[in-house]
Parts: sequence; C-alpha cells; structure tokens
Amino acid sequence: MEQRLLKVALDTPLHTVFDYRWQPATPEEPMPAIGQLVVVPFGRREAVGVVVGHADQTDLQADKIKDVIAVRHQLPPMSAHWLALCGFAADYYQRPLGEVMLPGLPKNLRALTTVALDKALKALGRLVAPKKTKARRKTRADTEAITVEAVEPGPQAAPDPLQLGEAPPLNPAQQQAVDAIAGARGFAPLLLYGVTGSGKTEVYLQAAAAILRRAAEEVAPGNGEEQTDTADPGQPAPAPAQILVLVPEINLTPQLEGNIRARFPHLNVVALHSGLAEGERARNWLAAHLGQAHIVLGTRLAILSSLPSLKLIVIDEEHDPSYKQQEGLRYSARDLAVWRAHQLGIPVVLGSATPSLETWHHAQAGRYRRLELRQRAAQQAVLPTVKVIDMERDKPVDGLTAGLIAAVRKRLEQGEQSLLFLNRRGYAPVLACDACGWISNCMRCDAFMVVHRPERRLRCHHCSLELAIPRACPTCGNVDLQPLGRGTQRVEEGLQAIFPGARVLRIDADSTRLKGSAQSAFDSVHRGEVDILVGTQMVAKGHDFKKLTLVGVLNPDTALFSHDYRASERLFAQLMQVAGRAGRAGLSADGSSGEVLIQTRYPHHPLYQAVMRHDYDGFAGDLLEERRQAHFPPFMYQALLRAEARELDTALGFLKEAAALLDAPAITINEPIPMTLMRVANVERAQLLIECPSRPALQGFLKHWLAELRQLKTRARWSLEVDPVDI
DNA sequence: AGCACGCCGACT
DNA sequence: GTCGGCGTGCTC
Repeated sequence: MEQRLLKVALDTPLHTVFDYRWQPATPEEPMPAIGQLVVVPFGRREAVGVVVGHADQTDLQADKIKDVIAVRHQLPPMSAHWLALCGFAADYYQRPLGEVMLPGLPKNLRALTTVALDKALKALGRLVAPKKTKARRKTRADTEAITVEAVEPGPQAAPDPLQLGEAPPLNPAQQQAVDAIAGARGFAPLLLYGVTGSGKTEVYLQAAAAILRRAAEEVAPGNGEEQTDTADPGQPAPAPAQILVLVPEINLTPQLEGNIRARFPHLNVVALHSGLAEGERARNWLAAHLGQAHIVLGTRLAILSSLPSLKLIVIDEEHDPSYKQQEGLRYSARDLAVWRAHQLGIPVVLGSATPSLETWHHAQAGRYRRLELRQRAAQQAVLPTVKVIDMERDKPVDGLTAGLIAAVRKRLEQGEQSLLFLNRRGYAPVLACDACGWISNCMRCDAFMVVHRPERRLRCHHCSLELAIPRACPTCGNVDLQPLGRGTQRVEEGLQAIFPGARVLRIDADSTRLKGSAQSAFDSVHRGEVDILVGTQMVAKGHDFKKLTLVGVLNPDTALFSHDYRASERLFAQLMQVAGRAGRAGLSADGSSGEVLIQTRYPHHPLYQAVMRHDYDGFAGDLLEERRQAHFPPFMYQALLRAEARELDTALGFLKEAAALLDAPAITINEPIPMTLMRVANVERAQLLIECPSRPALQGFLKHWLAELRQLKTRARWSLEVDPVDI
C-alpha cells in the first residue's frame, strides 16, 4: 500500500505524534518530506507541525484521521540532524517532541498564513544581494589601496568574500588554541580556559576564520573562482560553513557582536535571541536554515536553530547559568551544544575563566581537551590585585567600610572610575517596625517585600506584588518604620552623601527597565561621564570600561552559607568576573594595576583566599573533591520532580505517591520536601529529588516512572527537571 | 496547553 | 430566564 499517512509533531503537552492523511492538491505535488512544515487541523483549531515520519497504516479508526491542510513547500525541510537533535532533547528532558521542535521556531513560521514567511523569504533573496554588492565595492576599494605595492590582481579576479578585517597577532598560547580548534578532525570538545582579558574572543574569531576559509577552499578549489553555471542570481550561494557562537545574554555583550561584524565585513553575520522583532527574527532564522548565514551569534535558544552547514560551535562563558532554560523545556544549551557537535563530528569550544565544575571535571578526566591562556593579551594589562576588607575590624557605615571609601576617593582624585558591586536591587530588602516587630512579608509568598525608595513602593521580587510604602506600621501604628539591610538604591544614596561632587550611576534591573536604557547607561560610563558605578550582576558581564580601575564588592558573604551547594561555585565565578572589570586597559595613573576590594566578615574563607590568588584551579579541585565525597554532581546525576497546588498537602501527597510508585536499583528517591521558597503567588510548592550515579540508568528509570506518573489522578500541577541547577 | 461541554449560583 | 464559575475530557 502506498504511503499516505504523515506522522506530525505538534506543540502540545501530549506525549505522542499525530497521524494525518495526505492528499496531493495536484497530481504533481510531491509527498511532504520528513522535516517539512505542515498545517493541520487539531481539535477545533489549526496548527503548524513538523512531519517526523511516513506511514501506510495506523491503529486509529479511519474516521478520526484528518487531512493535512497545507504544506510549506517554500521552506526546505528541516535536516535529519536537526530532527535528531530535537529527538534527543525530547527524550533526554522527558518532553513531547513537538514541544521541543515548535516553540523554537520564529512565530512567523508557525503562523497559519504564509504572508510573513513569504515576506521574509523575499527579503532574504533581495536583502542579501545588495548587501553583498556593497561589501564587494568596499573590498575593491580596500584592494586598490593595498595593491599599490602588491601584485596587481587580474581584472577578472573576483574579490574574496572571506577576506577578513585586520586580525591582531596572537601570543603563542592563543596561536596554539587556534591551531587546536581549526586542526581538530571529527568531534572535539575543547575547554578554552583563560582569565578575563586573556584574549579568548580573538581565539574564537581566528579559529572561525580558519574553518570558514578551509571550507571555502574545499567547496571551490579553483582559488576563489565563482561557480556561475549553477548559481541562481536571485538566490545567494549557501555559506560553505556555518559557525554558531553562543553568548549568555546578547544585550550585555554588544562588543562581541561588533567585533565579529568588524572582523568579517563580507560575511553574513546574524543574531538570534528573544529581543529581536518578529520580522528580523524570522529573517535571521531563515538565513541560518537556508545556509546563507555564515555566523550565527545567539543566546541559548539558538542552539535549537537549523544550521545545515554547521562546522564549529563556540560557547562563550560556558559556566554562565543563563545557558540553562528555567521554564518549559528546561534544557542546557551547553549540553545540547556538546551533543550536537558530537553528532556532527565537529569541534565545540567551551570558553571560560571559571569553567563549570562539570566541564572542569571532563577536562581533568581527559574527555575534553584543555587549552589554556595564562596571560592577559593586552600588553600592559595585568591581573588586578584582590584584597579583602575585614568588616569586623573596619565597621561599615551605610554598608561602606572606611577602607573602601578611601579607595574610591583615591580613584576620584585620579580621575578614574570605580564600580561597586552588590547583588541586591532595591533600597532595602525589608521594612521593619522597631516597636512591635512587624516586617514587610509578602502576603502571597514566603518572602519579604523589598523597599524601593525612588518609586516609594514595596515590591515582591517573586510575584511582583506592589504596595505603597506604609506611612505607619500596619499593626501598631508606629510611624518610625526602618528599612533593614541595603540594596543598590541605598548604596547609591550613601555614595552621593559621601561624595557630593561625584557622578554616581546605578545600573540594575530597575534602572534599566526601559528599552535601550541599559545601553545608554553603559555608553555614558564608556564616555567617562560617570565616576562611581553601582550595580548588580548586570555590570559584571562583558563590558570593558577603559577608565575603571577599582571594583568594590559590598557583601557577598550570604552565598558562603547557602543551602544550595552550587552557590559557592557561582560566587567564585561572579567575583572573578566582576574583578575582571578592573584595570582591563592597563595601569592606573599611580602605576598600580586594577584593584578589587571585597568587604567580608570572613576574610580567611578559602573562597576569598582563592580569589585573591586568582586560583581557579585550586578552588575547583577542592570543590570537586567535596562534591565527590558528598555524592553531588558531577559525580551524581539528578532529576527533580516539582509539584505545586493551592494546598501544600496536595503537592506533598502527589510526591509521596510518586515516590512509592516505582523502585529501581541504584536509584535514590529522597523524601518529598517543601521548597525553600515554599509559597509563591499563593501557590504552595514542594519537590522530590531523584539521584543516580549512572546517567543511562537514571534515563531508563525516568522514562518508565513518568509513564506511571501520567496515570495518577491529582490536582497538583507537576513537572520534571533533568539535571536541575537550583535545588 | 487550548478549547469544548456541562451543570450550579447571582444578575438585568 | 442568561452570564459565568471552573471540573472533566479530548485532541490524529
């Protein structure tokens, strides 16, 4: 019997694919290929799905099967590799296939009409062509300037589209890294381990250049001659190779995007992240899918994009927590990148000054090759001096010790910039009544409402409930309510009082709520219009402030005693990262290197001691040993079953039932426990941790267990997270 | 998840 | 008499 049925993946939480009948509209219409997008009726509505298989029979009753409505023939089908990637992610994270495949597609491709899709396709056929001619014109001008002394190129010679912007010379360690990446054959996971400012970006750029160049030579051995016979003038030629560069947050790394575009002026570089407008996102996604884009620079979601000629994946700041999606399909873009590279047999570069312990462990075990950059690449730049200020001896006033104030004053006098880092936004984390003990609890969450003084509001950072700051205590009427502790707003206020003439700027989620305001804030720092910058982790990433020579860390101690065993790993990375902001451009006016001052009550804590020595190796070694002994990741694989309900007992009851359901050797099912933040927005939450030293054994168990769980009748909403990061 | 159907309370 | 609450059930 002829194959007339299509297996279609749809974006629904149902763990199945759906069968549809296909009838050609005309006798010539070809059967939709696997990977093709189709429109199908689904329940009362219509939906776009992906064809994942062909069949000629089904168990379903014939009258239940509906016809495919339309086939998106104008789009080439998704590649077998992309389908395999989605299949892996669906299996691994225990989610339906359609939930992996479809939410990652731009909305314009999932629309029921093709208007936006056709517009984007048309724009790509047109937009890229003029861009190319423009680039060529520029090339010709460059060539003329250079060829005055060089050999005159033949009049017919086409300009080399791979001609690159000027690349600075590499130091030996960088050169070795580039050679290792570009020279890799087959799957090659490489850890590029180098402190901030050691020139990792240059390694990415030159390795990318080498790979693109080699691919171009393989495609056209005739030394840059164009294949004119097959080329369709309206359709740009596919890129000989594609490079995917992942960054944690694109808005915080505009410099990288600028560097890539400047280095590869003749290549098609596209961005993929959630901040793009729909039209642009669709165009960029299509440029990648059609093979037109040479370089895709994106956030974690870009790992699920279609890249038919992918030859290299780079993950910058691979340790960054934002590579883990924290809702829906809770995937790790870093882990999927490694899988993808493995499946394609290509190199994947994991870059970091403070690698995740998982990656470090792989490198130590020899599974990942370690490439090390020991020195800062800029000639005068040296590592900043890190010191601790003992808050027991130098008591802070308004959160600032005399030592830190003196250091800031010195930088002011030298006309240099200071950055004060504090991971707490708002004015004060809690408002309290001295008289009766009332504190500003959120009425919907187990959390305090944070004082926001400029807005004169109390805000819950978990459910975003807002109230005006009460004028008097709601329980006893006392008018003297005290803000306890301090956030960035209060530090900003304190600094203004201490340094009345200084220009203080606060950068945090509150001050940059408006679109584009973060960029303009950073620009004003770059222009030297700011003396003292106060900020949360937003300021720790990416930015290279030339005049910044002092970094003060106000009170990082809380992370030392967190119940989350990953807190110290994160704190170390954060301190190293923010420390890297100091003195990137070179020496301070007084001849010293950049300076980092950490205010703490525990100056002898091993974590701070390691930061002072810039000793990631030692710190990571100790931490890994602790993890080994405590049977924590990366020596243990975990999954977390979460449940939430209006009543805590409903959630706990479900988890207890789940825990009793199946037993398996080597699988540890812990006691269900209420979550640290038990109640959010009036929903009670609890969780159950499952552990196993073998990843395949855990995977096998989860598959059966979840099938059973789906049979349970419960009022609790539940979800499973594989490889959880926040426990 | 959507989006239906379905069966009980307060409104014009 | 209708609007609408969200419980239950289905989607090829």
